[in-house]
Amino acid sequence: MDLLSIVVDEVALEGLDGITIPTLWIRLEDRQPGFPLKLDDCTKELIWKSLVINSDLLFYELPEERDDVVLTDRFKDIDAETGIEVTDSFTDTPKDIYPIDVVPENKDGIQGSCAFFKTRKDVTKQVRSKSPLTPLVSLSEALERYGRKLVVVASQCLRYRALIGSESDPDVKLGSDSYCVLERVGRARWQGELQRDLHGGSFRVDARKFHYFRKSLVRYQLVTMQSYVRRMKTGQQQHSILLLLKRFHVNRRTKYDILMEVTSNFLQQCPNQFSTVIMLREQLVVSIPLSFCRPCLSSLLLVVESCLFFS
DNA sequence: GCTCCTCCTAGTGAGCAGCA
DNA sequence: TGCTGCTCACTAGGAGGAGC
Repeated sequence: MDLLSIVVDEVALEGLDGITIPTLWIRLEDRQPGFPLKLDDCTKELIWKSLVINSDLLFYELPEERDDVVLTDRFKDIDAETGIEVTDSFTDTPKDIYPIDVVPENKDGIQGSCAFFKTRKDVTKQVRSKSPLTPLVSLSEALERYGRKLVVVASQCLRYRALIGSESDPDVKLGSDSYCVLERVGRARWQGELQRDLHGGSFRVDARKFHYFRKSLVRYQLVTMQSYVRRMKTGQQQHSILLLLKRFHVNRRTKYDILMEVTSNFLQQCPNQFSTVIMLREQLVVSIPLSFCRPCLSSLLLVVESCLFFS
């Protein structure tokens, strides 16, 4: 992906809400793999010019300034031995600068979530001349005039393509709610979104209803799912599903993978790979960290017992 | 300290209603 | 009649308390 395509990709991934210029710099600095240029004033001006002359991008002025995006790394607090997130940092959830407000179906085929869809003002004509496409304001002038009210929004086609990837069928039709889920997952990039956070937080819908929203995304293989366990401040474990765009999918070991690995390693060391359930239970209790709960071990033993029985 | 039971949360398959 | 949108009943897993 070339330099300017990377910038457009970041704009498109931010969804129908669009991206403010300061947030764009944050996204580019955090991009994986890294943005190839140092983001100095010269580079920023170059990027601004490329955005302005791109006819697939539009510029809007929001009725109020939007805070910068705050990036978090949900995987930094994952216990490597258990695969469980062991932080309490998520109890102080940062303010959601992209509240869910699903845009209803419309004749223009615009899909996504945008709280200011009807109230934001199209200022593209103030930013660039129509023919030829040239900037009417420099980056510093734009920031001075609009500040954090200015957002860049990619066309529906660009946004959809950024979400579904190059190999998926662009003719796939998603419902408004399902599209917003996909948009939200895409905005999370490599971090992904927890299903529990989406239905309980952003979307405020019943888990059963959210399952229906997700159904079409799974059917068309637009998202991947991984088991995810988080230990809350209270010590309670919260099980959920981590949703990622296919392009951002990374294989991570779940706690069940780790349990099975320990079991497998133990059986490999036994004569004829055979062990009694009692011995296996004793071994697991010794090998597995305390942060695993007993019922979890019991579940695993049930699986192993079944395997031994049927073999 | 262990087991059993109950309650709660999260997720899913089946089936129903409405509509083209 | 088949598809879509939605709800309901159910399962799974974990926490916590009671009883031994």
